[in-house]
Amino acid sequence: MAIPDSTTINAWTRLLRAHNHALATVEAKLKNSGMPQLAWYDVMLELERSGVSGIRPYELQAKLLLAQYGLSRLLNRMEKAGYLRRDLCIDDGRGQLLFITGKGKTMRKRMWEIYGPAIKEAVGDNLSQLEMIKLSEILGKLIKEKNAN
Amino acid sequence: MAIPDSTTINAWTRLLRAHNHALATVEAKLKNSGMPQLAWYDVMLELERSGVSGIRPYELQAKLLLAQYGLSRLLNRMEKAGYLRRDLCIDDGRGQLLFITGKGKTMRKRMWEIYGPAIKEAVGDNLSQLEMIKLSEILGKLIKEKNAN
DNA sequence: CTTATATACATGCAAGTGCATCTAATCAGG
DNA sequence: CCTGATTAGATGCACTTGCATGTATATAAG
Repeated sequence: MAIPDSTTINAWTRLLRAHNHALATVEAKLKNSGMPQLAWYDVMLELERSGVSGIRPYELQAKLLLAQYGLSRLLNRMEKAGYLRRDLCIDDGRGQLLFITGKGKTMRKRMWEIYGPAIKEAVGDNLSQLEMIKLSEILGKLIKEKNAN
Repeated sequence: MAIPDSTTINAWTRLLRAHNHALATVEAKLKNSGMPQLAWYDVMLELERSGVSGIRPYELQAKLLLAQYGLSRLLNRMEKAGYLRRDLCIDDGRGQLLFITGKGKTMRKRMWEIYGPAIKEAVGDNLSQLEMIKLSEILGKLIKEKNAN
């Protein structure tokens, strides 16, 4: 039944803890600034990237590894908040196209002003360039799904 | 405002993705086996470690980095499931002492039979010993709170 | 001893999430 | 075309979580 050795267990627990700690810190800073969660940022970033051609929810779902129903409702909230616009999809009557609004762009920028420094504090300030490169390299091997990203 | 450089951003996104991917895989395996979530495992492990002397919820909370109200209700569910026992605390009338039950011990073992191999698959099988050691070392620098753990 | 403050844990309520299922549109065969 | 299978997205329901606050005990200060 292939039990992991202590080196593996150690790497695993460190991964959980480091992630928890870093993420909690970053999310807390956003919240303290009265801003939405990271998931909202991720969505808005993808929407901005897809620009005028828009993006379909199912594509977003794949990119962000979200549950279908979770995304559906996240989009509801974000639309209600005025950060995105849902349009009918010409090609596919079942689908829709998503676009970021001006308000959404503004919010994403405001979030980045908090998010960026928070990342730096949580990661960049604690590691050397070499360490970060090594870290990225190793973590990359844990990501099975080969994303261009 | 100290924006992070691309190396930092890269390390950050890899950390999020690797963690997401690995954790989702592991949790999915537990769920497919009809078992509780990882949080339950963590609690039961701590309860086992604290043995006959028991452990206070607030200590558990600190160890596992859980929200106070979250833990309170998690303990409710676990107690209802028969995995732990709550006893009055002699020293402190506000508090309580937690103990794992036989049923809890059995479940923790059963979970480990899934959890262990899942960790190995998610981490151990993808990295060399040296990489895991390096990973642990680097991630350790991201964990501010100095736990003995 | 009394009063103020802090700590341990619980809980009402609103919001978010997971699961299963639904509707509607597309696609694949005939 | 028509029919069955598949895919995009929404949603009812039960459960979980977050926030604020509540209750009770402990600790500190006078």
